[in-house]
Amino acid sequence: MRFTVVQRLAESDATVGDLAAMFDITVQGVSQHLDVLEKAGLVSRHKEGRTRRVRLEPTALSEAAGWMEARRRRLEERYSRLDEVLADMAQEGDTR
Amino acid sequence: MRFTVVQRLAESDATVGDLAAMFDITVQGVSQHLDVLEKAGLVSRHKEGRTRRVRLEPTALSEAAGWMEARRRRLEERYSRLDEVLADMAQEGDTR
DNA sequence: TTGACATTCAAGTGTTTACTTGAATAAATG
DNA sequence: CATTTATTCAAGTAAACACTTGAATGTCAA
Repeated sequence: MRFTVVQRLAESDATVGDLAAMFDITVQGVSQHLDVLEKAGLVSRHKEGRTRRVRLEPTALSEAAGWMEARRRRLEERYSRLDEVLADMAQEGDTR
Repeated sequence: MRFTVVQRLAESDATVGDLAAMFDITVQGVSQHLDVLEKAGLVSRHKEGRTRRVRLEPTALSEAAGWMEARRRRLEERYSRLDEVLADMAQEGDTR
């Protein structure tokens, strides 16, 4: 659910009411989800007349993506080396 | 918790027992977490003698990072345009 | 000011989650 | 073969979560 809200906000900003209608839950429910997303720094709420514009924060997304990307690279490197070692071991096993 | 397991696996592979000791929960608990991570395609388990090597799957991480990165770029672009528009509006407001 | 609308605050509820203990399975080791 | 070690399967429980309804707050518009 929370993830789906993020997906939707990635399309464009929305109001609490928009999100509630879209996901077919009460506005109170949406507001509660936004509380935790906001605490996590993923979204921000801006008063705008009597509605509130909910926006996804690019920086938070950026940090998460960065973390994952860095780890992915390390893993790929590591496993490509591991594969070499295993290949060597297999060969030794064959010839002995 | 699940995220922390992923973090730990990003360091190096581990056995179920390793993880249990490290996080101070029962091996059963770890095994259950691994069930869901495996279903989600984030880790894989390989029988190795009587232990099992748990490995983080680079490809899954890669996909998630890719999704985030793409969205982040779109958001930044969008908001930089929005900022320009708002700056223009502010100027008009001043001079009028 | 009054009414309508958008949102949040507060409190309650059923479902899901993150564990636990106890028993079963499967491989190494004496 | 019997024992030990690593893990999974099964079932139970307390805490967290994703909602809900009802009431309060704040803003626009007649």
